[in-house]
Amino acid sequence: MGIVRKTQALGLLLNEFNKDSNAISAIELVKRLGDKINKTTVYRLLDKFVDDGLLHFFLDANGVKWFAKCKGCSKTNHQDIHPHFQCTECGIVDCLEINVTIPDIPNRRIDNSQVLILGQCDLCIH
Amino acid sequence: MGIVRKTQALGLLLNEFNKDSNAISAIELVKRLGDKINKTTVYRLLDKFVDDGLLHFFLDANGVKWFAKCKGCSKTNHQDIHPHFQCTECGIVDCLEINVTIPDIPNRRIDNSQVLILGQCDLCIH
DNA sequence: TTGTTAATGCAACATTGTTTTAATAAATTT
DNA sequence: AAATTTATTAAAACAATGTTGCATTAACAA
Repeated sequence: MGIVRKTQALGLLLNEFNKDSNAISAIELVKRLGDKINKTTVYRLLDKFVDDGLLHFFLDANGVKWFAKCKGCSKTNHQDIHPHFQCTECGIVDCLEINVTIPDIPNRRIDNSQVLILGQCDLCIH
Repeated sequence: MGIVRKTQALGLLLNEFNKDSNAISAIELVKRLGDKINKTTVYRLLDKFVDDGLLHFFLDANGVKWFAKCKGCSKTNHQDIHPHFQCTECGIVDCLEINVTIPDIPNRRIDNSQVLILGQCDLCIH
């Protein structure tokens, strides 16, 4: 179920996504907000934001869960399929506005695909 | 460090990959071999096989670690970059022999990419 | 056959969450 | 504005998936 009441915790959590346009990991959010919001609440709010189409999530190469703002998603239509990028030097993770084409595969039905690209971001290239 | 001694546990674990051509999750291997090999040993052997270029691993959409046999990898040259497929109905996971092209991204250096495709396998399509 | 040391098993620990339940605080009604 | 309803929260306990430290065992070379 999605968000019903505008609570203080909700405001604090959303604020993190407003001041930072990159993806943020659940772990990082629990760390940042740990003294103000219980971790259980952080995880539950994140799930609700995903339900509401405000955020989407994905896993990085270490199985860590990251969240980022959706663009043009809603509660019923949750499709922002795009690759995600992680800088192996500084660790930042973000959404890429590019399209990666997945070819058809004989005898299989493709429902979804997840692309994670690893490399160095603009600030870390030398 | 890779494999040095041919132990009993090693034989048992390798056998699982010989009788099953699909990927196998670490969790599944620990379950299957739990009464014969300690889980610590299972994990350690898997790491060694990866070091030796015998197996490669990847994470599925739930962050679960899967292992599969490499084709033509060695200790020094560990490149089998291919997409992996997971059937959302029966759960099987395997390696796809197709090529997914990742376009260049301005101002970033791409080192590696991981593609996970979700759908239904040949046996589960109806 | 023996000595060396890689490999193993066990227990304890670590990380990243999830579940349960009682208390709190938004929102609504009176 | 106070009372009521119930969504939300916090806290503690639990769960899944690994990892670490260390004493013991077993490959295998001499």
